[in-house]
Amino acid sequence: MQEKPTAAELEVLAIIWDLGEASVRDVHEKLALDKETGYTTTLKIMQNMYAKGLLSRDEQKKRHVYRAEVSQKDTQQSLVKSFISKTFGGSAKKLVMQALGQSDPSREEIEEIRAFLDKIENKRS
Amino acid sequence: MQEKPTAAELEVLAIIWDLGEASVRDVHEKLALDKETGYTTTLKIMQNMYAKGLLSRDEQKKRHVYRAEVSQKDTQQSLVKSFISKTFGGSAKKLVMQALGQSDPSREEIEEIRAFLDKIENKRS
DNA sequence: ATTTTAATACGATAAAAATCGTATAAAATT
DNA sequence: AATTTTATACGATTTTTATCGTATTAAAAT
Repeated sequence: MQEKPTAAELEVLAIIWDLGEASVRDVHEKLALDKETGYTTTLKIMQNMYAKGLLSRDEQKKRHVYRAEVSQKDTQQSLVKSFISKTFGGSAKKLVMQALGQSDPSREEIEEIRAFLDKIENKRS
Repeated sequence: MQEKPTAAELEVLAIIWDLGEASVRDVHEKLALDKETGYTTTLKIMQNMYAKGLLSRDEQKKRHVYRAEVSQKDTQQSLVKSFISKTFGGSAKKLVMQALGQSDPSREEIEEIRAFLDKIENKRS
């Protein structure tokens, strides 16, 4: 099974999922918008991720190009699962209600969620 | 603002929220049901939590009695907020749908969530 | 009173995660 | 061709978190 990304690794993944592929420089520039951090720190994190198999890379050029080896969907799924278990004693419903209660969703979003609930319910019967 | 609990600290909090108050021994025995760990490790974690203000304690007796200084609600709220931001780019809706999609909620749970959505929507108008 | 048991205190160590300095190499510029 | 710029490699260090051994102290049992 795939290694669980750390917080710093998840930031990198988010950027690469967005860009599709990226050099260390690309990722570092995005990161640096949000926080003070050194280039070699980003490099090291991405090298670690490569070693773990979270990223692959093309070494043809000097400037290596990285891609995600784990999908956003799968990663979110595994993170949500562990989060529900650690923070809500395993109850997805509690997480959902807490998230809805604190996030002030728009009418449109509420509609989408209702539709999604319908879909789940129908799929079962 | 309150310090964010680590993973190990959250396990301790979960037990204390459940029991209301607890000695190190109490907590350790519960923890030991789930994993191999030494008593002094649990002790140290709880001492750290006391130092951080996550727990208070009554030192009257030799066996100190600890209580949570942070509520489950507030803690969950802050953890959910940061989780949404780190894992779902800030979209609560995405988290909610991912959680619902992967957790196979019962008909009753779906009903509860629908009711909750109604409540949110009405409160606004 | 003495011994045994059950606590906490303290501090060292280990493990995991994050940061970054320096060396080196390739590529681009002059 | 020499210089400057832009990369990665490597390894050291720092920081955070987790683990636990030993000393000490208080309470309970004998």
